[in-house]
Amino acid sequence: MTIPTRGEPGAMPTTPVQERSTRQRRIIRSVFDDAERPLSIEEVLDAATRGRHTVSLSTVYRFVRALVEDGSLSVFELPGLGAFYELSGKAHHHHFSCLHCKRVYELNDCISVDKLALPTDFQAVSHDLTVAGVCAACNVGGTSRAQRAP
Amino acid sequence: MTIPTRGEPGAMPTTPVQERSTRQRRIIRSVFDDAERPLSIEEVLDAATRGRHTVSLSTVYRFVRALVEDGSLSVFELPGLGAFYELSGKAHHHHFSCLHCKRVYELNDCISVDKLALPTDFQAVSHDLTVAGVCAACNVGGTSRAQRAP
DNA sequence: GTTAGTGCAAACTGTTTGCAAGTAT
DNA sequence: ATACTTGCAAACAGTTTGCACTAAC
Repeated sequence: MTIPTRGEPGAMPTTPVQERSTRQRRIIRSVFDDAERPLSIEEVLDAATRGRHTVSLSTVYRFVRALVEDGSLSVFELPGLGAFYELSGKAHHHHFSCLHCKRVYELNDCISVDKLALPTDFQAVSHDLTVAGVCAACNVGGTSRAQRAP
Repeated sequence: MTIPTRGEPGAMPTTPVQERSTRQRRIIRSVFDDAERPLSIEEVLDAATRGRHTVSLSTVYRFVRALVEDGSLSVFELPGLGAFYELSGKAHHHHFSCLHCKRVYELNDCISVDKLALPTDFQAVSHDLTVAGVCAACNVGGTSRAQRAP
């Protein structure tokens, strides 16, 4: 007899792994569903624990990692700012990082990097572009006008 | 009386800071002079301690940081690979990161990012582009031919 | 009732720092 | 002789993990 398992076909009959729906997981998922920009772990934790909810830091780390591993989320890292997470499945895009509030935004345009001259024998697999600057919120009314705190 | 100091003009008379030439510093400087690509702290340490020399990790961190602060070196960070350092003063360029050996190379071309559509009210200050792939050394003779270890 | 998920604290990794001993000037 | 540098070990920040307890199913 063959019991279907997720993972490799023909694997030994095992109890199928079941993913449970807990309060914490529902919250974390909804944080990403509601987010309109990539989030750092800190931002996820902040959003998740807004209200009277309580979610531990390790749970955020663990579940976000699980979501990355199952493909629901994509990660990228920014210099000095650590990792950011966003829902997968979007068109290829790049990011804008605000030097003032440290928030990160999506850029819809993908520059064509194919044009970049690569040394012979170098094989490009992917490219990553980040523009840094001042975001709309922080840019209001001049150069030194502080908006929402980071 | 006014004793010239480095730093802000008109500063209080202080003993001018003198930078000493030690064996360790000479070695670290020469590592960068000889390097033909950006180096991580580990790579600097490895190169510096090749031969019978001895340089401690903290000295590498400390002196490399000093060189960055005085402008001799530039830093940039790559996702998952940490910080890389290279001599300053080169034309604007980007980097290529080998997925196999983890080494980083300079790319001479600078893509024009001016063309990238930025949302109104976003001010671009700088941009950073990294291409990832397989470098010439690791690309020799096919896809899975291992070259020098990372 | 089982077993996956959570929270806490301890472990880890990469980097920085305090301080006593070493060394360039 | 002076005070900048070094090396070691302890301190740190960010992330991961072991384990007993809690809660889905």
